[in-house]
Amino acid sequence: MNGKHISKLGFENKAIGLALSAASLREGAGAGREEILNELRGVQAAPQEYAAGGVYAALAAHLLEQHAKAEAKKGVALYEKPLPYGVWGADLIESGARAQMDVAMRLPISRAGALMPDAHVGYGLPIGGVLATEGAVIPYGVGVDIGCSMMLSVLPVAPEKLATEEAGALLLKHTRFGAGVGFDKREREDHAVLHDPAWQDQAILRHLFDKAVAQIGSSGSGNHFVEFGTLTLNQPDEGLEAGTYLAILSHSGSRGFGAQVAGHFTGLAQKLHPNLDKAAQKLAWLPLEGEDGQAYWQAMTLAGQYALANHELLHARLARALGVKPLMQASNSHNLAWKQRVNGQELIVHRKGATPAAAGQLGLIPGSMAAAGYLVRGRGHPEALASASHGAGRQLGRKAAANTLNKKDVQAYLKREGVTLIGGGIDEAPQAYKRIQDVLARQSDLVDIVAEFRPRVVRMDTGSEDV
DNA sequence: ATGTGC
Repeated sequence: MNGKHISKLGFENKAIGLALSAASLREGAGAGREEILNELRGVQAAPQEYAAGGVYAALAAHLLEQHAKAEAKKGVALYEKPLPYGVWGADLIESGARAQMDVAMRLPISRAGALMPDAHVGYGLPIGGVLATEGAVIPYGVGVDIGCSMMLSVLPVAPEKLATEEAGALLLKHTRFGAGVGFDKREREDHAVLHDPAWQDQAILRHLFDKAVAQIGSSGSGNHFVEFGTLTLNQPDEGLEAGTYLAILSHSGSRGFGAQVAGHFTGLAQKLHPNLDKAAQKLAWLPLEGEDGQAYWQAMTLAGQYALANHELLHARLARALGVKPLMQASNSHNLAWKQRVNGQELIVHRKGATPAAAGQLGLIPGSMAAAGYLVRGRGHPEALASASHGAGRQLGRKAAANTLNKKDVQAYLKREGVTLIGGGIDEAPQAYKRIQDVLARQSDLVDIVAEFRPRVVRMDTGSEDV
């Protein structure tokens, strides 16, 4: 008896090994080759009858597990019609983003959803999409930049006390931008998140730890920014008197660490669902109670904390350089999944470019590099799953922006708005974004405005082409 | 979004 005889029966890989072990036991008991092959055919035809015990139990259990997996793979059909979901600012949202949300609402795991007024097309779930699922998490429902987030520090400094040149110098000295970029060894700072025991729990986390250490406190590329500006409160709130303050606003994520976590787990999810409708391929999910789902949840949570730690170190550096302590700070993640009760049921709420906006919860909604951003307070709208937009949202894709806008127009726009820009590619031009006032007007039932932030000195990554 | 794949 050898593997050839057995693979001829249609067994594969691990099943061949298990069948050979069983066969040798049967040979030892005096059974002949044909007799054993017949028995194996029997196990193959009805493994459930052999799983309880005996020489073929391990093989039968393995075959049953394989069958179950195969059934799961075959059984993934999308609902014919999307579940209904709320759309805020439908007049501002391109059809492609609606189409992506429609697909998401046809997944068998989907239970509720909403689309925010800054929505635009993304990988899988649209940016500005909120999706509640049952018992499963979608890595691309969170996005590539796990834990991408905002932070505001309000400083005990009058805005005019910081000269534009000094603000620019501080940003150049204390921030790091660009893909792959981190801090030099002697400049690195420690943070409690780097001592989380979770780093030791998974091979991928152990592997990415050094990169996380090198990049903590940094800001990345694309639409990420750090800026000094003027925060205006029209009335006292959050322990601040009405008035104007120098403030720091930043947008950053979990850098290479989070990106690699996202790539790894969406790969596992897509492998688990090879027959998923093509339109939904990038929405492949992991059962939350499975080993991979649990591992993703742990890694995602860590990446979310790591992203906030990036902001904390950055703001601490700048405040220290100015010799002040912030009067007030606020932060929020806008690419993450949360366990949340929806209509009395605990679901997994994915926000991909959407600000958590539970009643009373503070959030930060930036405009473009040259437009105001807002400190807001959530209103806990149930049909929005307690969410709001995460910014103004693009009206031009990166390529379209690069093709239709030119440097002179962008420079004139910045000058008119009194904004000094360090770095920044043409694809991040203010004209590439929707008007933040329009976006806010479409979600006045989702958030209240607490304060307005006007950017003055902005640093972004250099991008492919400087403005 | 990330230093990388079509």
